[in-house]
Order: sequence, then C-alpha cells, then structure tokens
Amino acid sequence: MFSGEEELKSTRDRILDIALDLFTEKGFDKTSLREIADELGFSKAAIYYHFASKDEILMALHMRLHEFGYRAMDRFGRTPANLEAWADLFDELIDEIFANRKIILMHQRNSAAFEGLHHTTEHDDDHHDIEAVFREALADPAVPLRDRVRLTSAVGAIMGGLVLSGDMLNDVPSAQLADLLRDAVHDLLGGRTAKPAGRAGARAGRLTPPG
Amino acid sequence: MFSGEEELKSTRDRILDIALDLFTEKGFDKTSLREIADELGFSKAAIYYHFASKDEILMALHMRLHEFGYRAMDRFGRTPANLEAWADLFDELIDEIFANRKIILMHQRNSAAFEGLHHTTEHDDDHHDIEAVFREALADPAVPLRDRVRLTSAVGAIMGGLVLSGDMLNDVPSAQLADLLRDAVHDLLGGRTAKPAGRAGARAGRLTPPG
DNA sequence: GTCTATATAGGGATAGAC
DNA sequence: GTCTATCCCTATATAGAC
Repeated sequence: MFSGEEELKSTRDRILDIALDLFTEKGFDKTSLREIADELGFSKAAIYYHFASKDEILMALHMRLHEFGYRAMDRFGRTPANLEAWADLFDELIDEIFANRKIILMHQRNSAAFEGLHHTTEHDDDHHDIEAVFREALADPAVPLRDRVRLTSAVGAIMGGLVLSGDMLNDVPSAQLADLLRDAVHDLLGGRTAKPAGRAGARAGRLTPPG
Repeated sequence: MFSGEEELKSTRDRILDIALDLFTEKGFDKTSLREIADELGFSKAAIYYHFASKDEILMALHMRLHEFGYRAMDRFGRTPANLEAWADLFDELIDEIFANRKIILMHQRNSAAFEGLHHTTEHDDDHHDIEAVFREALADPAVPLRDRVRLTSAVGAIMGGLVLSGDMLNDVPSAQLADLLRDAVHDLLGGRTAKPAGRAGARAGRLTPPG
C-alpha cells in the first residue's frame, strides 16, 4: 500500500519516505534536515514549506502507524483477556503487522524520540497511545500473571522476527515468515502444558506440510 | 552486583550510573553532559577529567554489558545449532540476562547510537560485536528456516518480558518472571509439533507446580 | 515550491585557575 | 578533581528573493 509507484507522490510524502529510511538507519536525532533535503535534491529550507518543524515530520510518521495501531488496539481492547482469544487475534493481525514492518521498526528504534513528542506537540491526547491499552492489560491483576507474561512474549517474538527479518532474513518471503511466526505465537499462547495434538491442524493448514 | 552500596563508588562509576539511567530514559542524543553533571552536583567540564568524550561514556557502558555478552555469545557459538541445545542454553542464561536487565534495556533503546560507535572509537574490533555470532546463526542456510525463526522469537520473547518488566511488572519478583519466561522459551524451542508431555518435568521443577 | 542567507541556540570540547 | 570561561561547530528555524 505504501511502496509501489514512486513517481506520482506528493513532495510531502517523498519527504516522509526518505525520513522513514534515514530515521531507521541513523536514528532521528542523528538525521539532519539537510540530509533529507540532499536525498531529494533540494535545499534544507524547502522542507519548511511542507513541515513546520522536524518534530512534525516525526509526528506525521507516527500518524502513519497510528491508524493501524488504533484499529489493532481497539480490537485488542474488545478481545476477552485470555490466551485463546489473543492467539486468534494475533493470527489475524500478523499480516497487517508485516505490512507496516518498516514503520514499526522505525518506531522501536526511536522510542525515546517519540516519547519526547507527547510532551511537546499536540497529539489528540484524549485517545490513548498505541501501547496504552496493551499496557493496561499487562497491569491488570485480574489476568493471571502467566498469561500476561505469555502476552509480552508473543509480542516480543513477533517483534524479534520483524526486526531480524530486515537484517538476515530479507530474502525469505514475508508470507512464509509470517506463517512461521504465527506458528510460534500459537505455541506461546496455546494454553497450559498438556495440550497434546490435533491443534496444528485446527488452524487451516497454513504451515508447510512436515518434510 | 551493580546496585547496593551507593556511597563508596568512584566518581567514574557514579557518572556511569547516572548516564545509564538518563540514556535509558531520554536517549543518548537527548541527554547532555550538563544534565549528567547536574545530577551529580558538579559542573559539566568535570566530566572530562574522567572521560575524554561523550562517546567514551557510551563505550564504557557498552563494556559493562560486553563481558557478559561475550561469554554468552561464546557459549552460543559452541552450542550445536538445534532447538534442544538452544533451549538448554537459554535456560541457564536467563538469570544472567535479568541481572543485566538495565543495561540491556539501555542498549536496545539506543541501538542507533551504539552502531555509530563502531565507526569512530576503537573497539578491539578483532572480536565480533555482541550480536554478530547470533546474526551469523540466523544467516546460516544449513540451519532450517523454522529453527532460525524460533531462535529470533525466543530472543524476542525474552526481550519482551525484560522491557515490560521495567514498566508494568515491576512488582513481580525477577525470579518468578524468569521462571515464567523460561517456560515460554521452552514452549517456543521445544521441538516439532508432536511432543506430547513429560518434558516440563525434565527441566528440574523450576515451574511453580500447576494449580 | 524551492532557493540563499542569516539568526539563534545548544551542546561538545578545551584552557587554565583553584 | 572540580571549577569558570570560552571556543566552535552543528542544526533548527526564519526572512525574503525568485
């Protein structure tokens, strides 16, 4: 949805695309507006026609993820707090997570910079941050501790696959990687120790057949 | 091993402790030497008696983790590349990972800054970076793709538990959290789909007994 | 919409007193 | 070992021409 036809994009979007790459590679603070401008072939000051400040570029990128994040967290918030339900949700979400891989990566590599935004720029502010609902679930004493740990582990496992997919597993097709991660998440959220078999088959043969 | 008697520490170590906190909270770039100095009650320039540059502070913190990381990666490099062996290794490593929790957090929140160090400061350089051996295993085509994904997932799961332990699960004792993570990692690395039972018992009753 | 030129601030780093 | 004072550079941001 984002990549594709490079030509007919607005200058604003081209700035954001370059910024996304540079912020991911070098970090927000170490990326100067001059570098972004150079990459696009015009001068630093030209950026200020499109964005009032460097922070606003970061905020615009935040918004790219925010729409997805808000939908996802809304669904999470309406999902019963148990492993089975979470497993199903992740099953559906992983493809979308992969589609937003680049911008998620940028977020996690610049978490400090994003935290700084809350205090300065306006941010709607009456809705919670992307992770707020998630953190609430983790703090909820009504949910068994084991389940909460499993939840963080599942998110971490997905993030691990995502981060490293950009490095070492780049040649692996996303769909295949997504399937393998779904399988891993399932093992993580699959329930208590005893859960013999017949379950892998329940999830519509996404796995490559053994062998 | 790190926290404890706050009084009889060298100024150098006190600088590092404060820097560790500030770098984690606000990020390396957004933390000025003045802030570090203020926190300690003396002036900015005094820091230069102990460190030649800001980068050297970061490097010193890197070294705090490096010793552990090097040992861990050495063991990892000498471990056969299969899920069973990795599971056993993580089993042993998790306690140490928890002991280094703060500094691991700082590393992952400032990964960009640390990458910048390699190109400037000397860094022994003949030994690999902490993650290098790990990345090699991920790139090794001799290892089944599924196993490699499991490996990243396991690391991600631990990191997830670690990161969020600092936020929402702070009241939970580390030992308990470590046990729950060990259990999760085991489910992740436990082998192929069919692996009925009798395995949880094989790992020396670390788990709280069911019920 | 993009340019050049410039204002301004902040932070890393050095010199030298105490 | 810590201080004050200062230098210098970089980067954000603005003003105004084209």
